[in-house]
Amino acid sequence: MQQRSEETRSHILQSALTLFSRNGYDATSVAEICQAAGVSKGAFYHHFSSKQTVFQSLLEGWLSALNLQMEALLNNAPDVPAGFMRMASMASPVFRDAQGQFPMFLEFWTQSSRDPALWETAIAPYRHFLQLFSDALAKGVHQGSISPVDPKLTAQALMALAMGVVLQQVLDPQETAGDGVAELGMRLLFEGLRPSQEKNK
Amino acid sequence: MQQRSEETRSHILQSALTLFSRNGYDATSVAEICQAAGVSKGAFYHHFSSKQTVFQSLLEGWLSALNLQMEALLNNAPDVPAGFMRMASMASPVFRDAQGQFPMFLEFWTQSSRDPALWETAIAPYRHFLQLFSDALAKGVHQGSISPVDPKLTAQALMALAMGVVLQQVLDPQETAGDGVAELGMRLLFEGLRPSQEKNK
DNA sequence: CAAAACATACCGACCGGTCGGTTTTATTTT
DNA sequence: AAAATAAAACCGACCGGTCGGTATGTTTTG
Repeated sequence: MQQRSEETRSHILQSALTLFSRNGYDATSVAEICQAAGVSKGAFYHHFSSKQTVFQSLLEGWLSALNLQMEALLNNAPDVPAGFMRMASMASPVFRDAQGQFPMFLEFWTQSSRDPALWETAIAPYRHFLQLFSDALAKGVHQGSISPVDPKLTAQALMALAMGVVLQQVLDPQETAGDGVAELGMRLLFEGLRPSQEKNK
Repeated sequence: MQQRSEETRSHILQSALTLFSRNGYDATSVAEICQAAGVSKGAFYHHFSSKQTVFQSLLEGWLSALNLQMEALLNNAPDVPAGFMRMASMASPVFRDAQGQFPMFLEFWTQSSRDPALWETAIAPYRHFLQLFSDALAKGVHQGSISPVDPKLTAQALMALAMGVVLQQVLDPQETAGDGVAELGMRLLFEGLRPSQEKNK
């Protein structure tokens, strides 16, 4: 039965997530993780080759889950702008969900910008999202629900808004009306992207 | 003559900035900073009470400089939207300037979200910026150059866009056309904020 | 019984910060 | 102007403690 093994592994992951989120990557020791998981150091290094590997696993899980949600959201919407607006209104539950773990992923990004190995795992999903956005925008332009803009550049602007909202939520949660900002920003952006019907300048 | 003292202090600050930017806060030891600055540990702790204090000084300098620029930019523009657009077009030189030190400030934000002392120094300027934006927007609404929106919320959206652009620049500099994104985002946002003249729905 | 899973003790490196002492600079006294 | 003194600046060895990772042994599982 390898069930026990999997449980151990997931306990480690779970504890690491909690501690990384609360105290940060560097400030969290392997020993702490083990203690919180009720597991010995031997078990830890049996399942993961290093502390960084745990970090990486956590990130991959998070990103792939997020990716699934996004893709579904964009594909099931009646039109492209509506799809993005739904994404924005998802911000609120996502924030509630992810609560304190954003600082951790911020930290991850920071580290990624310096460690090539980490960068690979971080940049791929990022570019994937960008592509996703870009494709959706291109589709919107094609369908006429969006004015003819450069999809790639516009996707970057959208992405910037999204990441900025996350950053705000991390930095100043109490002052920031997380969902409101996301929705307003999206609405404004798509107002600007609305195809001009009466006056086209 | 306290000139020598000031030189030492500035050497420490300079070296710390370089090393923090390149390797991160935690990965940079006080000994390294001292070596790079050509200064002993004693001198270091004569000028700064802790490693964190150095970090804090660096941040304060950066933020106050940024603040001055922003305020000037907003106040000297012909109208409010133009002011923000100028801010956006400043993105490019700012990025060139700040080169590799964004990761460091990202890290700073991350740490701030956990350490109350750091948080204080980080949150005050942030909220100040927010207020700056909010005031400018309110002025724009009053002058009629901006449609009647909630200035505070809109300021947050603007800020989110700005921070997001920075984040992108940190994460994926080569793929990101930094200035282009900032300008496009701003333009779209203000397109959405344009007072509707012919059709007010 | 073999292999996987797990436990424990331990190592070497490192790090932030301290401390006692020395040198440089500024001020006062002679 | 020179000597004396005080104070600021600086040095670098060192300490207590931590941490990631390993080596080796024990238990569990198939």
